[in-house]
Amino acid sequence: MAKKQPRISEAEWEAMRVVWAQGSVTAQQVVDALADHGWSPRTVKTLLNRLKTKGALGYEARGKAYVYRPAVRMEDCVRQESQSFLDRVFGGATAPLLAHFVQRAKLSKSEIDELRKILAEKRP
Amino acid sequence: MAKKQPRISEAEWEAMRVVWAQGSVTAQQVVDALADHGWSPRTVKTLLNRLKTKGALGYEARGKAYVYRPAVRMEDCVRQESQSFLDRVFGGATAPLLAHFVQRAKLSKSEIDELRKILAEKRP
DNA sequence: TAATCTCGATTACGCTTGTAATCGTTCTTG
DNA sequence: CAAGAACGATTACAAGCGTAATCGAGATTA
Repeated sequence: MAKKQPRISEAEWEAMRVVWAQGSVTAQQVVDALADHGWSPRTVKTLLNRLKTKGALGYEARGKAYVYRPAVRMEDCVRQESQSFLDRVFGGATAPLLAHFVQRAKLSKSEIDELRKILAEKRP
Repeated sequence: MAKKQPRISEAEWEAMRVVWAQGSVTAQQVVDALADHGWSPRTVKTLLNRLKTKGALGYEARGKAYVYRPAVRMEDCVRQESQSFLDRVFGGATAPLLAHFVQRAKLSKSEIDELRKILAEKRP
């Protein structure tokens, strides 16, 4: 069973996405990956520390530094956040949500085709 | 140009959705509409008050009570929240977001048809 | 008229978040 | 060895949030 996901804040998501993408990283690597965010390295360390405390990140010492790795699955967090967003902003109605994003998105031909295929196989 | 939207919190969204749905409401009506949320009427009043202070709600006195009405457009708020969600959870990539929701959603036949139609007209 | 009820306004309070700075310790380097 | 660099841990601190309770003023009712 899916254990309860810790609550990941907006800024923390940025850090988590780096860790999920890389699998296992030092704080420095996360700092580098987020260099364009204008955050102080201190700030990034704080985020990592909080995520560790929340149980969203595991870690092991390597020398004086830590190597962090995800302790929660991205898929689970995405699902949880998506559900929350769906309920909050669209009152739980998926169809309007989809219409909203499809209309606003800039999609490539292959993405459109891919979605058509998914929809074609979709059963009520 | 769209003026800057106030930031609407999770709990506040519930109240806003009531006001958007009804157009113009008393606090009591909002309390009633949210009766199933297990919130104290005090709590709902606080939310309305904060929304008023934030400029998300307008109001006029009717007798001793207020009649509230939206001061921001739902569409604008939805767009803003959607963008934020898209960036945060899907790194800005709409296609995976759509795939996620299409796969998880329970959609009626007519909803599926509607989406097919939107997609059919979608140009890259 | 006095007590009560009801509104919105104000205040409360602990937790989370964004955004760091400081501390203590260890590693490096002069 | 002494001074500085680099880590994570701890502390800071104001805003925002969830969740109400209290206050003061007017309306109602006994």
